[in-house]
Amino acid sequence: MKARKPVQDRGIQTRTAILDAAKALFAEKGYHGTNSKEIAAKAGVATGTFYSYFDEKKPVFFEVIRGYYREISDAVLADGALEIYSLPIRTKSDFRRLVHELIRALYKAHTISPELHREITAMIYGDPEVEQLIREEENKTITLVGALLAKVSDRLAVEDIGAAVEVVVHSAEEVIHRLRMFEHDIADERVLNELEDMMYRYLFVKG
Amino acid sequence: MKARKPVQDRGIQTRTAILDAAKALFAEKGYHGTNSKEIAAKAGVATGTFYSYFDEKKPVFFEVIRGYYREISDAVLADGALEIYSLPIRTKSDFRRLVHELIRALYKAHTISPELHREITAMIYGDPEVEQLIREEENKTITLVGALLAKVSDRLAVEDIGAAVEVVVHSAEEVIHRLRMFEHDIADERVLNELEDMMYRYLFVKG
Amino acid sequence: MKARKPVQDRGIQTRTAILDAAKALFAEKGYHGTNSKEIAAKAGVATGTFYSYFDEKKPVFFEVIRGYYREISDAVLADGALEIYSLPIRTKSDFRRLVHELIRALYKAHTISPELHREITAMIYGDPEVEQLIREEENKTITLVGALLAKVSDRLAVEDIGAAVEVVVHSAEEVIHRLRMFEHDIADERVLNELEDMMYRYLFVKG
Amino acid sequence: MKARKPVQDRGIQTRTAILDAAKALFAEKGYHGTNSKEIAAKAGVATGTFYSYFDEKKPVFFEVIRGYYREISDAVLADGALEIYSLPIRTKSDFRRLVHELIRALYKAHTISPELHREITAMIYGDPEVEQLIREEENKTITLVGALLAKVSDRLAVEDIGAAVEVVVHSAEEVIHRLRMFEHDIADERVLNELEDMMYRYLFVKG
DNA sequence: GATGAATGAGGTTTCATTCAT
DNA sequence: GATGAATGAAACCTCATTCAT
Repeated sequence: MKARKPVQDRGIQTRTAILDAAKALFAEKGYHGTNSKEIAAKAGVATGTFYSYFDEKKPVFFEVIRGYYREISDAVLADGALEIYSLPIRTKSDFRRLVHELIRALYKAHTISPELHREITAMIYGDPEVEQLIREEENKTITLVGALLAKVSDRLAVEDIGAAVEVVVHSAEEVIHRLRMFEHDIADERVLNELEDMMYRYLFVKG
Repeated sequence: MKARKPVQDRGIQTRTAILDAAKALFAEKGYHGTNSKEIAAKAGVATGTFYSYFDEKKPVFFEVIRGYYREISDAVLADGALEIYSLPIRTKSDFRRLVHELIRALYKAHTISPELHREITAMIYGDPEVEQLIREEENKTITLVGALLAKVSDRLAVEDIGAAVEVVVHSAEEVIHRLRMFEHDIADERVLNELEDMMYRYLFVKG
Repeated sequence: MKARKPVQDRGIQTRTAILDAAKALFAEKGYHGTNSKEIAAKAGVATGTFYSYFDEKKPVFFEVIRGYYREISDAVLADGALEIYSLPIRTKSDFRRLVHELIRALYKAHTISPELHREITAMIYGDPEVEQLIREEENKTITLVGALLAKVSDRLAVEDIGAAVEVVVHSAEEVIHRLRMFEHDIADERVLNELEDMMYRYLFVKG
Repeated sequence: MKARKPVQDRGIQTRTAILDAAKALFAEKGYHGTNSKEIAAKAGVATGTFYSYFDEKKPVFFEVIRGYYREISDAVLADGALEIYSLPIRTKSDFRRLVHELIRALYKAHTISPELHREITAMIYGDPEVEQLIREEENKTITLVGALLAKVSDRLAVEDIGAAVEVVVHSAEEVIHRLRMFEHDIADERVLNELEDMMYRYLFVKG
């Protein structure tokens, strides 16, 4: 049976309920640790209902992934980054602020669900479709940051902007994710400061 | 029945065969995608034999993890890093070389099995024991790099060495891992160069 | 996944079918000789269905035990014992009749399934929960017989009624169970007569 | 490979060690709960050695059963019963003493291993060979007690001695076994006294 | 003869998915 | 459309027994 596309309000609510339940369970117990019956139960619907909204478990995960990246992206942009992006950047301290704000925004955005984040990145392999999907989402970030750097390219200390974006984005993502995800002795603030220093010097200080 | 500790030669060989098979399969198909029967088959033994050497699938994974980190560590050290570590570092170009060599050594070490690496890091969650184990292994790296930086602390541009080590290690690991792991348009060399620049400027160029 | 509590009619029927099948198989081949797949097959359901109604094999056995004792108890009571219990007992031959009727009722009740009976008593050990459950059911009998004897305590030849009940109940149970259970040369009637004599003299004839 | 019949001392010791280990484990964990590897381990030999002394697990159990009945029988006879059996029995109190001594001897004998006893009786079904073996051993008791009663037949209150023996032996066995086997509130002594009363009145007091 | 490693059939259990109501 | 019961393939694991050394 093909998955239903709900048009009525009730149907849309059910679909959302399933996605929310799935999101929570994936975050808590992982994709493999969660089964469709549980998702249905948590969503307050029958197993069969689950399958009338989704063909399989996987597409549910896809949607959750998409939703997650949308949330992160919205959060970063909403959090002043967009504003910065549109303001003129001239002075040295403007650059510093740019880096600072972006890192803080990303850090803030990662409150959303570090558990889900790890589950998503963990699943990047194992299924080519999942990889494809995640790469696409990541590329949006890469493109965004690339555009941002392009805007200030005359002041950049780096030459290979394409490669630089990769380095910068994945480094920042990883360091911040780990702060959110794990217990650690060093205060987050200290690590964020160092990360900021690293980014700033790399991008704007000629060595 | 408790896992067997082989005493005869044959037993030791079998145990190794099982671990090798498991390692290959985990790398290829992931932990969840691999089952004990397959491992046994690939190792050329019966299912029961698998279970007389290991209580469950998990401890096999543990051993594989340990072995992997040992390999990586051996490779990095063997690959000149150790040598650098023991040589005097004075001039600007010495620092540059230090960073360069370490990054290249790490890159080289990641040939070993990027697939296994991702599977290991993916499994860092879901099982507290796995997390514990991996954290321990990671800490060895952190400590090593920390010691290295301490040696040149008077020339370091960073102040908070503890936080800096975290930032540096995880950034480098992540960027390199991605190079090994994914298809991408940008040549590895370009990314490695940028990574090197970033590290160098951060650590040794006051901004 | 937790055992299902059926709500629909169909589910209740399935549950009953599983219990019936299990009961028959436990009686025929013993608890250890019966496996879940067989139970499911005999009940006409898939293996998975079995496990959606019961978490394990053991709880099925529990239910079968409970059902068995209920049947026995119902049979004994229905079979005139209850009536006797409520009638006045005065003369010597009343006492004789009391003993006679109870023993015959018990004998009759043991038609139900001597095989299951032995399997149940055999399983009294090995699992504390099973023991607990069986002891509880046995105590109901002890209590019932104790009450019966208490009613005629002034005519009883025994003094320690508490101990007497234990002796009487377990002796009768065992002798009758063996009649039902095993091939033997001596006719059941002869053994029952002797059992009756033993009980009667013990309880009502001062020696 | 056919089971070995050891002739040398060492072989006999090994065989005994295996049987002792098996006996202890069967008593502790039941026949089904014990596996050959464990038996071998507890006996301090290799698995293979176990199988060079016994073809299968079952014959080990057979031997254990035989040994157990021999022990019980020896204990009862050694414990004065034999003496009574050979002494003249005339007076009322002689009969009383006869019953008393036999019951106490049986009670004493059941110290040996109530756990093994239950495991043996539990296994009476499930395997025809086991049943056969146990019945034979039980019949020895029946015959012995039958002979005893025959000796005093002129003073017996029962007429059907054959049936009486069955009733008496199984009742006593069961009641005593339960005393040994289970926790209970009533003191053993009280139950034994009642059992004695029951037996005495039944056998020697005309009602 | 003893050792302990190896076997593999068979049991238990799980869960994504389908289907009858 | 919704429900929850049913499916069965496939995973996990055990252990009586055989076999190579």
